[in-house]
Amino acid sequence: MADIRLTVDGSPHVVASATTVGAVLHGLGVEAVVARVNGEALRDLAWVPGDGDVIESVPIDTDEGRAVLRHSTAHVLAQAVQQLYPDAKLGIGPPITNGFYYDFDVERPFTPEDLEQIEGRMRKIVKERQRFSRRVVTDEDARKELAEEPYKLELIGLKGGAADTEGAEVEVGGNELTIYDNLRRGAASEWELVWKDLCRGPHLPTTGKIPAFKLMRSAAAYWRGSEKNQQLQRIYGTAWESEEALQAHLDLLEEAERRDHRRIGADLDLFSFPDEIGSGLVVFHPKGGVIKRVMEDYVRQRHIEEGFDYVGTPHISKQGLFETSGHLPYYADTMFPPMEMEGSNYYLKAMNCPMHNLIFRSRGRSYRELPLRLFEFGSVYRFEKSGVVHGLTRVRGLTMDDSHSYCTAEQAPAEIQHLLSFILSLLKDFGLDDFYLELSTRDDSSDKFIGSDEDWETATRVLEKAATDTGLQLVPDPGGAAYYGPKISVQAHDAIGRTWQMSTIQYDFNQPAGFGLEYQASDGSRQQPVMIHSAKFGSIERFFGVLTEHYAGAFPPWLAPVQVTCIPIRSENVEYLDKLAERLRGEGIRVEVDDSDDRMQKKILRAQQQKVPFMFVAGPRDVEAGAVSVRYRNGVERRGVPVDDAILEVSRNIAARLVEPDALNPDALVPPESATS
RNA sequence: GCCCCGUUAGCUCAGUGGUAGAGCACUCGCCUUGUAAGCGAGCGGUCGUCCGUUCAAUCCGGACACGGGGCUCCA
Repeated sequence: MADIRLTVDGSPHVVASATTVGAVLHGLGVEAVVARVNGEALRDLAWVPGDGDVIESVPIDTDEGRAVLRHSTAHVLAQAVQQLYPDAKLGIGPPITNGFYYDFDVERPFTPEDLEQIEGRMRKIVKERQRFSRRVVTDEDARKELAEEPYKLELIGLKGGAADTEGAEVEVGGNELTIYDNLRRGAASEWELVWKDLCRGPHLPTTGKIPAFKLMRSAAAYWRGSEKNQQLQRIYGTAWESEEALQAHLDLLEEAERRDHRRIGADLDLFSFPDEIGSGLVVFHPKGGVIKRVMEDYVRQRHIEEGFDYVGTPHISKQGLFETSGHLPYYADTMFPPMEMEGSNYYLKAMNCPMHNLIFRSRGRSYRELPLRLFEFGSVYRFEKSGVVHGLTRVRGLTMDDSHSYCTAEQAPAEIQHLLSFILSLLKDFGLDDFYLELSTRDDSSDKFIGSDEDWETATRVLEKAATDTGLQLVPDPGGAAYYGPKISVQAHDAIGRTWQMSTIQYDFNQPAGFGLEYQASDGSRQQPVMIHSAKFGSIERFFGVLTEHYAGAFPPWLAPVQVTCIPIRSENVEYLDKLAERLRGEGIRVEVDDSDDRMQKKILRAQQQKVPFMFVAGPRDVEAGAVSVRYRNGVERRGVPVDDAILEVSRNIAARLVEPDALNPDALVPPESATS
């Protein structure tokens, strides 16, 4: 048998022809689940390379390796479901971030008990070490073999044109149609066919190569992602390269749950959603109110420093305004229905820009005023569908830190750069420093977008350039633009790696035209400005929720509702702490004295649970010495700290906007102006 | 909007076709405490709302409200 030459992970090798890539890698002691061939498609290990092929091993603990593992596990899931529910029809079963799913058309939804049973059956299939065996079929044969699978038949018809269906490419995405057979070693040691699925592959060599998996939940999902289609029952699962990796993932989910802003909001008495008010409508309690006010005060201050004028507008408006702005035809469905009053229809506003446009238009404008920057906390109301409302991150009443910059087209690039760097510095001040940008553009095939191609092109280029200049990662988001123009959004990673859309910058040439906005140029002519929408937090509510989860409720001292809790050891020490608290208040520090009858240990517990950054504990010895014992919420404590030093330390922490109270290096802190004496 | 699940004291949750319980919180009393829960007593619920079935409904059925997990959507 002739030999062939291969390049394996960068090194040349000679092997016998007809050797599988799995055998080649095994011979070299390389662990892999699939192989990339000639820099292109991933292949099963059973694939046989030809002379001159370049092979890269794909280990299981890589993104691609896990995707193969998860897709293979999805097949095991589907086989288990069809064994237990022979009438179940198959939808699709792709890998997703951190896991996989498979959709089924079944008589009744799966219960948690069903999932346990299915998972048990899956473990049996894994134990059987079934082979995944690839087989190329013609369309005609595939139709014959899958005659009982209506959804698969539909996919065969879509082959090549299924790109619009997320997940479907793993079934029929290749150039040729393939079926993967699951083969089990029978009693007489021969391989017998136990299950098969239309699939592009690749797969693990056998089900026995699945190290760790777990079914997570079931839910309904529309076939091919359209709410016009039938709903299928989807089972979500996750699979990992080891039990340890699976456990780490489950731990992360538990941590996310522990950080859930809805739970923390209740535990720390920050906000609630009273049924009596309605779904998606938040009330902030006093402690949440402190955080919200500090956030707003800071952002307002920064806007003023950056040249914005603070304005105010009402919550409702006559219908005509939203016709002029162009919003109504597109977004009537997501606005609260109109109120009829004295012959006019009034709408709760769902956006602030039309009102700012009226401020711009309220008198003649000169080019000398541009860029004219208007800013406010504008409360808007959006009738989000009942199923999408979620805590603070998706609400029906929200307040945007909304700004609009009116400028000449020539000024726009500089203005956008200015806004972008402003946004990034602001986010960093709030402790978010891990983000990337997204550029949302128009979808040419949709009629949702208005304006000329040239204007869109210009606007998109300007945004793209500003985004690229930051050096941050830029991810395209085709079709995600607003109807009036493209946008950049800032996606921030929180403390456990989830991403959230926060700030946005949108370039708008349509509304200035709709409102007939104009300014007088230096040559005396009337010109139309462009407007740039931007929101730094996005919405105060969502930003509040994200911050809460980012810090798991342990807000930095400058944001913490209570910055210092004073804890007396004996009741006669209360007076001493009351006086100390007065001094702290005089320094603008938010302080409470816990004068309840509880033991001091219990008071410490309570302050810890409330994530208060500083505790000042004082007993007879401290009173004697004019000192306190300073305890930080990380458990570190220093005893016998002179009162003046303790106060100074707290005010320095606040002024420096430190994330965690820094006990040990107070000298390293930037002293605030008030503390220089 | 669609599918599934849930709703019992302020919170977390038991429980039953014959109108209910625990822990924490809260109130009061005792204790005077040195770095993550001292002891005791008490208060507190038309069992989400409405309509049905039943001699009798917190429990069974339906509708609605609110919440949760997804889908779809997100100016």
